[in-house]
Amino acid sequence: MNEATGPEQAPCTWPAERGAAPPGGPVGHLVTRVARLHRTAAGRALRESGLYPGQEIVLGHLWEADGPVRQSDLIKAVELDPSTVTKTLQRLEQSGHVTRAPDPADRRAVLVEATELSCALSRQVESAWAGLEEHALAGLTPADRAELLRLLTAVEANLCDRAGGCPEAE
Amino acid sequence: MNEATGPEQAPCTWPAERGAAPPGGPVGHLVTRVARLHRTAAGRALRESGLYPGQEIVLGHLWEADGPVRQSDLIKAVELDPSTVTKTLQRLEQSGHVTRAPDPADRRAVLVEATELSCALSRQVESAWAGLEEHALAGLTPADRAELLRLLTAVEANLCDRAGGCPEAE
DNA sequence: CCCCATTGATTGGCCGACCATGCAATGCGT
DNA sequence: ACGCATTGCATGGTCGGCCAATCAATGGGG
Repeated sequence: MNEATGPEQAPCTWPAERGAAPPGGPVGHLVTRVARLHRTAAGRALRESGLYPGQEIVLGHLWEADGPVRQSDLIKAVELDPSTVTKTLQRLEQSGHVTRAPDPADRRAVLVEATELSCALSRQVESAWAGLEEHALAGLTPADRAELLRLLTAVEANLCDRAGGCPEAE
Repeated sequence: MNEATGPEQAPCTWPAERGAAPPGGPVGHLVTRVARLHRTAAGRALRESGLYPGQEIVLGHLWEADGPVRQSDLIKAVELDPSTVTKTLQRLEQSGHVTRAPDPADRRAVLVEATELSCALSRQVESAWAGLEEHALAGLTPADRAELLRLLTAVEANLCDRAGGCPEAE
């Protein structure tokens, strides 16, 4: 077998100075965890509409800008990796929620548009989303919610400039 | 009105009563976005240690409970899907960060242990995490951070009881 | 006019997460 | 002692994300 370095155990033998800090920075894990829970909950809610979590964001943008949208604009709007958007759109097209056509004015561009089928879902999705939001924020006062928004926005901004690939438009 | 897969037609023709609410509830998307940014940043930070985001959480638990851990306990601790943990551990084992052995006391159980290789990484990972945490929370006062923690915890609790699969002791 | 950098999008590969399913070992109840 | 529910993990499949590399079209500079 592998005796790697030690016969058995004697794992880490910590500096032993710690003990208070649980596992890693709390906020990082927490936000990850909350996001996961939220996504799962969204998945359940969207399931009844035949959608998967992640697709609502794309569809949401298409619903808003009601009309054909250049895929590149969509990518900038949702701030996701281009390949992610491509795949999502392929799925959405396959499930009939979206149509895609080449842009006659620029043959490498693709124009995306929400179908009526997806529009029928829009109210359902919206209400599901609102319900989820309400549930997630239950028990929080309006002031709490504003605070949460403010703090998360601040964190977002902080993380953004590290990644360097954020809106940071104007 | 149902030309379904019609030519190009008018897309959604919203009730037009909206207009203020951007796309969906703000907090949901925000938290998703923050989590994504955080994960990406963590990925960059961990890359230098040869780890992928998600693995640090598992390793963190193994480092803490220094010694063999039953996989089922690990699963409860990280609160992830068993299959996710299995796959993560397989990767970690393959990369030499973890060893797995059947539990002699219960032959269906698996005992997991961090290797010394991973221990060498622990400080690196820890400091990377701390740095990331600090960066994410830059500009926030201690009071802000406490608030953020409190609010996120509340949201977590709210989402938990919807999913129904949370700790919620009994 | 032609070459080349830029932009737009796709492909392939990888990992993390979930669900549903399957299977082996355990342990409880009768 | 036997049978059956439970527990513990693994597999297969799907989706969402990222990165790296690729191809097609555009457009600017020489």
